[in-house]
Amino acid sequence: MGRGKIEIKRIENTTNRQVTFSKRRNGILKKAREISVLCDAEVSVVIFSSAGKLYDFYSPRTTLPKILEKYQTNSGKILWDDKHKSLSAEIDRIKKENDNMQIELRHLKGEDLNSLPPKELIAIEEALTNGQTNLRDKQMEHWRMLRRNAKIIEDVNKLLAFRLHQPDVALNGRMRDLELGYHPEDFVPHMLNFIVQPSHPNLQEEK
Amino acid sequence: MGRGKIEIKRIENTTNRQVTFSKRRNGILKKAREISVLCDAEVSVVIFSSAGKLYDFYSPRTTLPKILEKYQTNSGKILWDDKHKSLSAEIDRIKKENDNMQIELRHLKGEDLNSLPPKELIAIEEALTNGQTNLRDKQMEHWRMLRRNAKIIEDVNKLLAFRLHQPDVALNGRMRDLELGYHPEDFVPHMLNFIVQPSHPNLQEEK
DNA sequence: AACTATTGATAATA
DNA sequence: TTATTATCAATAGTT
Repeated sequence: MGRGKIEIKRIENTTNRQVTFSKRRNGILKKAREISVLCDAEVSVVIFSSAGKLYDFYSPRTTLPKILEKYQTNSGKILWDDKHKSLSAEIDRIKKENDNMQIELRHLKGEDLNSLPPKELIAIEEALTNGQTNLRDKQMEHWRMLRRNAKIIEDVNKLLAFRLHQPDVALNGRMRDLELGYHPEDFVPHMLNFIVQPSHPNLQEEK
Repeated sequence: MGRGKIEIKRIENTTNRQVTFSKRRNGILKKAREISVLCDAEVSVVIFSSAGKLYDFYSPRTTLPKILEKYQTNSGKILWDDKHKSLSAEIDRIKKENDNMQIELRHLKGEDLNSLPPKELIAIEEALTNGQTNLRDKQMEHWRMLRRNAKIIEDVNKLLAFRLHQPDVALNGRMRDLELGYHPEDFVPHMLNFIVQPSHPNLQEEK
């Protein structure tokens, strides 16, 4: 259908090829639209030019995912499955990990112990004892810190009282001793901040 | 292009519609093949008849998943994403759950306690104490069971010794007292099974 | 991007 | 469905 028939093989002349592509692409898309209207068919056409540019047509109420879905059920072929599969595999893996932790947690809380052999019970007991040991160490540390901060606050207050009469650089040095990273407000809410921030707003950065 | 032009709208006559579908479908698939060869284009055509039958064409080395992939990168649109998205969401959810359990576990084991406020420490301590209480209950139960079984075995042995002289139905009744669901072999490996199984192979079902 | 001679597709028909 | 064929539509080569 043109001035002379052509062989169906790659058009070597680049310009010709591009022109022909443009013409025929429009033709196909038009025909796709026509058959979808005339014959009530569901149609999807996707064309990439050799340069990689995309042209497509979908009949109304059709999307590529829908076509895919339908294609899959119709053809029985499995598509886009690699990613899907790997995701599913990851879910399985994580779920398993999850279950194991769930069990371990319950055991440590003293639940679901009935089915365990005595050997396991002993292991759990050891874990609990270890946990308590570590915890108590940490709590002791907290207490030491608390007492230290209380002491420092006391000193600061004394110095502040004293300061009413004579300014003193010793105050600054003492202030820096406070371990601010330790969140003393848990024990002495806001009181300390109230004292230090107005005169030393950048002290926080030295933690 | 036929004996009279037609309007592009649904063909109401079913037979005509089917015939036209058949002809035009072939036409489109042929043209799809032609443009892919002539112009070195990547083409995918999927057509479902109104009856739901599938017809398709893919240019060589093209598959629907590949077209999809390419379509996605080219159009920026996100496809096949409903399933993918829900899977990803589930992964995120499970991972979060996982992380939380991980943290709880570490805390119960006395690790990573530094950043916790004292209130949390107390909660953990309570959990550990609870766990130990439950565990000790369970272990006590084990011990009671063990001693009971030991006692029963002793009785059985006495009866067996006695049986050499006179058969006795009391043996059966005593045997049923054994709590086999408890896996006594952890304490008295195989010995008990060796005694009971030959003469009462279905005793297991009474647990 | 237009034009147009030709080929190709297909609607009506059998 | 398949085949035929009169027509219309698409397009190859040209401007």
